[in-house]
Order: sequence, then C-alpha cells, then structure tokens
Amino acid sequence: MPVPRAAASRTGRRGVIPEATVARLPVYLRVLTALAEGGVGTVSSEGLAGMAGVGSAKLRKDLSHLGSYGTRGVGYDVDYLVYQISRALGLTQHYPVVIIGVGNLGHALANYAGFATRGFQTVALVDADPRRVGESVGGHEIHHLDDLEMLVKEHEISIGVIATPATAAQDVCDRLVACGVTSVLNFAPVVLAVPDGVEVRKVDLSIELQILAFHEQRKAAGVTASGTALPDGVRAAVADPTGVAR
Amino acid sequence: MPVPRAAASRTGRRGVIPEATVARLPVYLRVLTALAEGGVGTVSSEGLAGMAGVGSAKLRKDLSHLGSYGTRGVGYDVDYLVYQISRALGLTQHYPVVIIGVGNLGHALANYAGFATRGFQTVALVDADPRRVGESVGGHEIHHLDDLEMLVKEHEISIGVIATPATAAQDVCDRLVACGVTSVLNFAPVVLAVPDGVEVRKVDLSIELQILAFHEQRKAAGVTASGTALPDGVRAAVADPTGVAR
DNA sequence: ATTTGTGAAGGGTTTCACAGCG
DNA sequence: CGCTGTGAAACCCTTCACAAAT
Repeated sequence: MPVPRAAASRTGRRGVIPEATVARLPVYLRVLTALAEGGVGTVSSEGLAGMAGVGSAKLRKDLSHLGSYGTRGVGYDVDYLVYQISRALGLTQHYPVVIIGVGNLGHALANYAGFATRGFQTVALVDADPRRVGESVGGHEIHHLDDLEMLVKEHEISIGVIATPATAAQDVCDRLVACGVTSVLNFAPVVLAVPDGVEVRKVDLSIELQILAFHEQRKAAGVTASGTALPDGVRAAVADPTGVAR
Repeated sequence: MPVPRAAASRTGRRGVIPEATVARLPVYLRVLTALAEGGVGTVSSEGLAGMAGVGSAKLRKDLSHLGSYGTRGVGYDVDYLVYQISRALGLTQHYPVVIIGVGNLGHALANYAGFATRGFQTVALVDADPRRVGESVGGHEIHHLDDLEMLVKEHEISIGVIATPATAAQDVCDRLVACGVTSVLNFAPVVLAVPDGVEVRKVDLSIELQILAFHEQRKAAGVTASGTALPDGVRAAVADPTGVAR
C-alpha cells in the first residue's frame, strides 16, 4: 500500500480524456490550423490522420472522446474541430508563463515568438545572475530570482518553465510550488520531486539522444544474415508524442 | 492485413527491451552516475527508484530485461549497473551528431557542453544563411546547408538534429535520410514523414505547454463541492519519460 | 532478514472490423 | 456508397505479491 490515492479523478463531465489522447490533440490542432489557413473546409479521418502521422482508427477514437463532431459520409468540419479541440485542451483560457534561467536555452525560449500558439504568454523572465537583471530579451526585462514570488503573485502565473542549470532546478521548483504554481515545464536534467497535484513535464535532450542511440545500435546489430536492409514502404511515420512509437 | 510486419524483431540476445523501459534507462543511468561520483557502492531498488521518481517494482522489472545484475538481500552494484545500462543503450559506441539550423535554439544546443553524456559529439553545425557561415559557435564552425551531404559522409554522422524553422524541416529531413542518416531529433513544430527504418524523436515545446494547460484547466474545474485541494503527501513525483504519467 | 526477480492480475492503449448514419 | 463512431480483440505496460536467493 504505497498511498490510498485519494478518490481518483471524479471530474464528472462526459468520459475523461485518456492521457495518450491528450498528448496527440495538440498535433491534430496544429495540422487543422494549417488546413484552416489554407482554406480547407473539411477533412476525413484518413486525411487528417495521414498529416498527423497516426492511423485513422486511432484518430477517430481520439476525437470520439471529445464528442461526436464528425459527419458520416463527409468528414470533420475543420473550423469546428479546431474550436472543439482548443476547448478540450483548455486553450480558450489564458496562461501567463514565467521562464526561470536566461542562459542559452532560456534565451531561445524567450525569443520563441508567441512562445506557442495563442493561450500562452511569457510575462516574466528571471535569472539568478545580478549582472543580467535589467537586460531585455525577447521584449521582456530580466528580473532577479529574488523577485520570483512577487512576480508569480502579481501576474497570477500558472506555468513555470525551468531553464536553469541542474543544480538550481529543484530549489526553483520548490519555490514555484510554494507560491502556488501547479504546472512546471522542466528543461533541467534532473528528476524533480513535487507534491501531489503538481504536474511536471520534462524536456530532456540527452534522454532523447540516448533513446536514438539505442535504436541505432539495434539496427546495426540486425545486419547479419540475409542483408535485408530497408525492405519496403515510404509511408509516413513519426515518433509518437507519447514517446513510444513503432 | 495491413502489412505482414516483416519478421518482428528477432534481434536475438535475451528478450527484447520494451520501449517504455528504454525511455527510462537514461534516467536511471543519470542517477547512478551521480551516485558513483558520490562514492556510493550499492543501491537497493527502492533507493534508486525513489531518486528516479518511479516505483521500485517498475524499476526491478525494467532492470530484469537487461539481465540479473542485482544481489538478493543486498541490491545493485552501482558501477556495474552503470556499465550494463550504458551497454544496453549502445552508449559504448560513438555517435557523431550534426545540428542543422543555428538560430536561437541551435545556438543553445551547440553550446550545451558535451551535448549530453559521453557517446555523443557534435561534429558539424549547418545553417542556410550564408552570412553565418564561417562563424564559430560552441567551438564549431558553421557550414553552409549545401555542404550537408558532404559533412555527413565525411564524419560518418549517424544522428541529425533539426533546429530549423518549421518550413525547412521536412526538406532538411529528406536530405538527411537521402544520405543515410537513420536517426533524427526534431525540434521543429512539424510532423516529419520518413521512410520505414528511420527513427524520429521530437521535442515540441508548444505541445508540452498545451498538455500542461489541459491539466491546469482540469484542476480548476475540480474546485467545486468539498473544496478538497491538496489532501496529502509530499512524496516524489515526476512526469514520466513516456510522457503519460499520473 | 532483506531484497531481488518474476508469474499473474489489472489497466490502459491500439487495432480491428463493422454497424449505423448521412 | 462513404465515412464516422465504437464494441471487441489484441497488445503493451504497470502493479501486486511472493518464491527464491543471499
């Protein structure tokens, strides 16, 4: 008995959306947005699935968790689907973001125009180095780490992005959590410990490279008998957002 | 019958390593390396699991896929495990890396000291802008995109990192694949189409943010009746490398 | 006594295949 | 007739619980 686990998720609504689906919705949304800008009015599950790099059955299952927004014999209305997916992901709301650590990476993140699709807005940059305070990056002034709590309160920040060195990450994370931030995107190569109810996503370059290395090695090992290299297809394929494809 | 599926993976060895396990091995490796540097000689599954943010049963299952490298009643020898995991991931080999696109992000990647743990080495930087050619970033000279094929051949590059704008990504990817690269790490916000046998991993900032937004929204919606906010625990928790935790 | 390694049970995710609707 | 939406089957991953080893 590790932990009673509270009372699971009794969010109510109409069928909870599986995590695996949530991880793919942003991809669909991006493709759909591009289609909408291209003036396309409707797509079939097969068409959309092809552009998103998934199977059509999976796509339909995914969308079915949001409701019945397609028309049989026709397909999906692009604009309407964009709206429904945005709503499901909570993108109709506004999420102020703070970036902590303005090194090479933080710099890149701060300049990432729009930072993402609409819904997110970088409202504060923070760094521990006093010499950088006052400097402006990507249209935002750098504040000192000491002001973190104040900034979070003032801007009602809901998402913290940690782009500090590994050694500082846990400390920064603790401070974010202490002042009420419940969503953290971590770029530092450490495993963050957080209380229940705080969501942490991590982006870890070296882990991705090591996973690629594993597959490279495996391919090299496979070159034994027959010499069957690349037998066939040129069909689309893509690493799954879930991280576990093939 | 979608495709006969070749003859699955008959890599041989002793039981294939599940993808979910592969995605976690780098985390264990990092923790173990830190322990080794701290002079720790052995760890129990419980100890290591705690530091890696996973359950101890999962950790033992994961390690069991590599072989029986623990001692009952004692635990795992840190150095030996480091070696075995490194070997399983293929990190005993050498992987020359090329980074395409030296904008803000490419810049950050090029400066990422060591780029990762040993095994990987950035051997070339490439950009489409002629004005940047010749410039030096992170100890590497920037070459022109036209020389991509030549560089890949010359350095026997096995991993390509795409840090270009979205519009250029598919084209660059095609060129990498055409000259034999079979592992791609994609930072551009597009779904890349690649032939069978090529591994693509993607790192997508805006997708991660959107997933966080979904959970933020869900938490906000949960504040209804009881008012049960953060009921308990302060135990470690971490976003799963697989991307689907909780 | 302690801790690993693992069958077996339990969930979750993907794929299949087709009924149902436009 | 075409395409969606979905039960059912298959697959993968996690968790449990304990026998086996030191």
